[in-house]
Amino acid sequence: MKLLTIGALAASAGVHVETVRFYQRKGLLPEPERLPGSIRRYGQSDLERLHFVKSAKGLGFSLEEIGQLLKLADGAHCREAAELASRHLASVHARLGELHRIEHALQKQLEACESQQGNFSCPLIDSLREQITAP
Amino acid sequence: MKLLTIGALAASAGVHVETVRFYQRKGLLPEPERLPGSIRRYGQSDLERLHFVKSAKGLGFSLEEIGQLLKLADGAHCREAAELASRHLASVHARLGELHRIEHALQKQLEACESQQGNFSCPLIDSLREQITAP
DNA sequence: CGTATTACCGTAGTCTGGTACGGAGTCAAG
DNA sequence: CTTGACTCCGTACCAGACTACGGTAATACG
Repeated sequence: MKLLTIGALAASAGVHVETVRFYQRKGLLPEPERLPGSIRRYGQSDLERLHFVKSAKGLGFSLEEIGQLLKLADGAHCREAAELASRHLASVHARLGELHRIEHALQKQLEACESQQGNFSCPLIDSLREQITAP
Repeated sequence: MKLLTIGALAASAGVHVETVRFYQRKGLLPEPERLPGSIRRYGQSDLERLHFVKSAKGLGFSLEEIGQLLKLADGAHCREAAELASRHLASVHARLGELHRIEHALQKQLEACESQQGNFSCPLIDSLREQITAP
């Protein structure tokens, strides 16, 4: 029951046609059969797979990770999939920590700027002149 | 009082020589004068500027933003600098919100995977099949 | 059937923040 | 004065996730 053209598939998933072809080249989507001319016809399973990719992207997985998740998506590899997600969660935690550090530093400097009298110096700029902040 | 070669400058700031040249091309560092052959000589102000760039990078500013900060770094543009930092803080908040959303979603699915009996399905994979999560 | 819309394909370009390369020139020490 | 380290320069390349281009072929509409 192949019925969708690439344009219709892309539109129903909310992505661009080029993105579908890109995902195919990356191996995230299968190259669909073509009949009888040379244009691709997509079915429900392709649409679901594309939705899967979109959902996983929404959780911040890389395309590479999504490819692995798709391989584990047969229901029999829950442990492996969870381990992959767990590693991803760890990297999310790392980024959260880093962003929190940045948030606090920025807030502190911005407060200093607000409670500043006169224009003789800028606490924010001054703090950047010192090499306190870690990369 | 120009005394540092590009290698010495890079080493004292903890970056690569190529990075210094890259920053020069981007306009973050001035092209220093050269005498008498053709090799660059850097002074204290160049080193401080490079430290400034490193510190600002540590707060997550883009090189583009750092270029603007450097233009405002004369002490007389505290308000503008603070506004720039404030916009940056807003984008940090946005990323934090997004990462928290992702964190909670991942944690929820991982818990479901742990408290799962048998290998008939995977809650994590199943949730990706539904198109709930936003990009 | 004619035309307009799609689809086909490979390749190249975008953005960010660098890193690598290779051949030639320069500088400092022995 | 030679040798080796350093510097010069432009250009190319890396990752990641697309996006664009341009010419041709197939399809859909009226």
